Amino acid sequence: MAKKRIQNDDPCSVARALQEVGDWWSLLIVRQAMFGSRRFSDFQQQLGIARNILVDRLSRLVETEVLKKVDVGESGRRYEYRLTEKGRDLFPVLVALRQWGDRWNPCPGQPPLVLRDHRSGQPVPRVQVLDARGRPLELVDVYVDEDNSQQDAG
Amino acid sequence: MAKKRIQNDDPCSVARALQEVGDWWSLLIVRQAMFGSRRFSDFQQQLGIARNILVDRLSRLVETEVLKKVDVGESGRRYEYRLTEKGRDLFPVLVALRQWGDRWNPCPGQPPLVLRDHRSGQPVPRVQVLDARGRPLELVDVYVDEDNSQQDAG
DNA sequence: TATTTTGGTTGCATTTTACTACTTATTTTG
DNA sequence: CAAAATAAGTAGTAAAATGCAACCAAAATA
Repeated sequence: MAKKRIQNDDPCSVARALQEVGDWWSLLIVRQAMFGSRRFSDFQQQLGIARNILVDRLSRLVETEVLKKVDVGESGRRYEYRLTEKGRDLFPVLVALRQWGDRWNPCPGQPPLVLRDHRSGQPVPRVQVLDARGRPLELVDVYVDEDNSQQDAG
Repeated sequence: MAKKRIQNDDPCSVARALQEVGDWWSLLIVRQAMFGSRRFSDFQQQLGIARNILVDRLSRLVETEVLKKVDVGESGRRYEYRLTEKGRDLFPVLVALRQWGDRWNPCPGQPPLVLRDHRSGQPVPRVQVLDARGRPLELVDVYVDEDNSQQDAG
């Protein structure tokens, strides 16, 4: 019995998130979609993924509404897979992951692909967890509020 | 031939990051470690993961220096798996993932576990990608600088 | 000393993944 | 318009990952 995908009722949202995009390929597909890929064959060639696996991943991403399958082409049979808002909302996750990869596993040969913003042309700074006033938070600064009651600022 | 873990030279740092933590269990183990789990049996019970798989994942996370295996206990055979700096640095990734899960896959029954910071007691705001001046960036605002030359701000 | 806990290991059944070849419908080209 | 090429899958098979349960030895505990 491989993979426990079944537990969609895990109380932890990290687990539920990983259920949808927690396998090796899904986030790479989303990344590729963010880079502009839309067609089945684009994904297939750029990722070097097996076709049957790609079919499975794409349809699962469509099911979970990370992507939507759009029928382009005059009489059916040309499709595009486009990011939904839910899919685009993975942007901070992927940027954070990219930065982590760049920091801790730089590619031996070449310099990392730098993400820049169009307005300023400057590199995108590291994604941080900030508090309500914009101050950086580390792991030790936070806790999980189990009972989740409303609280005033201290 | 399952899983293409082999390509550690993928030029994309997202792919390299996913090689280390891109499977279903690894990020959950890191999450659990962030919640305070340290012992083999803690992880095993809390995650409900098979023991042989846990052995494999833990040793791989140790290899990639996301965790370190510390010998506690007087004469060997009591161990703790603790986050390294590299592991703790996954904090933004996990927070972003958690928030994504909360937003798009709220758990039907109960309210989400809220992350708060010790100082203010307030919920941790959503993780965002910001530009150098602290303005939020969306997916459409950024591009990948392939040739990666130095540039002035525009 | 006897028992329990910890941190595994081993064997086997099931599920995923990968690779390759094949298929059908739709464009594109000649 | 016919032929070739492309797009988007299917299908079959082999290899690998996963899950489960049973087993094991060292250390801690009673």
